Amino acid sequence: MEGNKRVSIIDVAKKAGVSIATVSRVINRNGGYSKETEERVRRTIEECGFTPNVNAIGLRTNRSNSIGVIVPDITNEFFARIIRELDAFLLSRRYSLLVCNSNEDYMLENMHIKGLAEKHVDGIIYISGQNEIKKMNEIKGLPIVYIDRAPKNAEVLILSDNETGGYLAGRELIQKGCRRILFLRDIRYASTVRSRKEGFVRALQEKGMAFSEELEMSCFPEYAEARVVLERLLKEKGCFFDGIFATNDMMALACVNVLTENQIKVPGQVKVVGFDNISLTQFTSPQITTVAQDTKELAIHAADTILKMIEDEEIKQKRTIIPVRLVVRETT
Amino acid sequence: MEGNKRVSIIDVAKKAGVSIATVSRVINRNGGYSKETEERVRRTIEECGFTPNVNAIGLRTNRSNSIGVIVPDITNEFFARIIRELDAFLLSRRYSLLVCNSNEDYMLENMHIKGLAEKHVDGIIYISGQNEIKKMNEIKGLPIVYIDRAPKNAEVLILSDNETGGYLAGRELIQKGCRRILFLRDIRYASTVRSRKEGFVRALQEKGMAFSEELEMSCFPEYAEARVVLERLLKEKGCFFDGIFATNDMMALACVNVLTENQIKVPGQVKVVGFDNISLTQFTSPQITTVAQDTKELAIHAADTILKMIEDEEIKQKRTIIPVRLVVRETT
DNA sequence: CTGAAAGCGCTAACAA
DNA sequence: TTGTTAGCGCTTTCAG
Repeated sequence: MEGNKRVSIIDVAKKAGVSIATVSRVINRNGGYSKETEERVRRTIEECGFTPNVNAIGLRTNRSNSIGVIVPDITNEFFARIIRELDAFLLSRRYSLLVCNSNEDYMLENMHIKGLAEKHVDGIIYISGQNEIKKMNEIKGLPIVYIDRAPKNAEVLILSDNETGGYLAGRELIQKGCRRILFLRDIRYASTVRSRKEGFVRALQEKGMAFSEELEMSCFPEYAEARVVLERLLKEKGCFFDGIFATNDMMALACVNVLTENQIKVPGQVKVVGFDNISLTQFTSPQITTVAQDTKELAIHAADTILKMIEDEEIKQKRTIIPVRLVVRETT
Repeated sequence: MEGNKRVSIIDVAKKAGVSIATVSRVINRNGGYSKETEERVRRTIEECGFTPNVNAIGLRTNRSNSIGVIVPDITNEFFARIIRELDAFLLSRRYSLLVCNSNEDYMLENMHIKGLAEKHVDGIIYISGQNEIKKMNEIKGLPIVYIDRAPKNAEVLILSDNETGGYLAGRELIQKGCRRILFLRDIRYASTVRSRKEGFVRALQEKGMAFSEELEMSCFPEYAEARVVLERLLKEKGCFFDGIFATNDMMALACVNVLTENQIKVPGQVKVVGFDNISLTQFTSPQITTVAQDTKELAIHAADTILKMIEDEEIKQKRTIIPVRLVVRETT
């Protein structure tokens, strides 16, 4: 804690023998200075170890060079990957990330939004969350980009091609010989899940197969819940199906494990496809066939879009769909 | 974008018919105002939807109410859990988190540190990273708390009781009948891993068992790498051991899978213990016995400590050790 | 108990 | 090409 005082633009100006305006100009590359002056100022900045005070800049310009990210659960690998990519991309643009974990909790989310507004973030990237966003006073006029889930009143949206994902999953199962495919979905039935079902049904119809209600099951999208559902189904009705499409990988894994424990061979008797391609799917045996969402692309598009909105560029593409791909492994 | 201008303390003061100083006082609960004045000001603040401008506050007070967190890989559940807890705890103290993913990359890490310094964070929580931190100019005087790994020149440190963790793992294996236990460790041999080994060896010695070099293997701590190492070992020397202690869960899982694929029964012939208690360990079959680190405690201590340092309180406990516990599941 | 006013570090309009 | 200067919104002395 010695010589605590930070060096300011004034110190630099004095030391370089110019005015603070000039220093400011070269920092911001605004032009209007000679080559020599620039050289001298830059050297001085270097020597003093000067770094601009973002609070002062923010106060003046109403900008903070930071972006808020709200995510339901950072512990979920899918979301964590998006954050990692956002972080990498935005660092290169000299932005930083204020990360907020909403825990899917409405109150927490609102507190975080307030906090972000107070912190004067330049924009918010909303990774999933509620199905309807209440536009709070605090964030009126603040650029917001939604990823993944699509709240009703969202304006700018980046999502995976869930419909095609469902289709690919269905087609894979059918091609590998399945005729009665169970559809195990997130009980909350968000727009993403609905799209996956649509694609899945399309694949069925393409082969003249009908989708029947009794083949659809739902549960809270977690390992333990999915286990319970499948165990009960097996006990009550036996193994009357030969394929399962689960709307996420944790549920798919639960199915594989329950099946195996019940001496039902995977993929011999029943084939399974998941969704998300979390790394876990490679570490199980058998490894799980799944639909991969392109988290990197999702993140980069979101970051790019929010930056454009911050610069007041017009966003012509309000809704971007990122392609998915099928990753065939050992459960099909 | 209508009526864009944010309401400031001046607006509130005018509307409440007091001076800005008074408004400031009640906001900060600094005392020196009557009950009535306070009441009136509070109501006005409410009515206007006033939120203080943190940039202005930061400029005045040299505080930002934000804390930087540097983490090697947010995609790793162990780190993600810590961030989640930090976020929850710090939100309640009106701090926000600037999250930086270092990717274990030296250059990236330094860029992030610079960014954090410019952003005027009030402190930095350093979750692991290099083994030696170069104190950069930018962060002199900035409170830093290290979690998990212990760089040489770290002053304040929060870590898990890795020694006991290793001991518990060893004892569990021995109690369940193991006599030749393989020690599979992270090849980088950080201080955490060294402690785990020490505890493990202590458990051995307690039972009069010796630790022999040929029982120690190392690799980059990932699923695929661990697989390769164990597969080769099995091919070259056969299954000459009856237990494995792996220094993280991914390696433990790799062992279980390789063993199973080679018709070696787990836990029948070989028992396995991992480290970290990531959620994956419950989703495999057999479920993996492991040593749980208390991420919540780790996070809360770190947050609490950094807050104290920010308040210039003296930190008497420079080095805090958080207890671990053994979670017995199906591989032992 | 309350108010006036200085000033934190910076940008941008205006002058020169 | 460069300098001067008025604030941005807030906290905090100092006076009253």
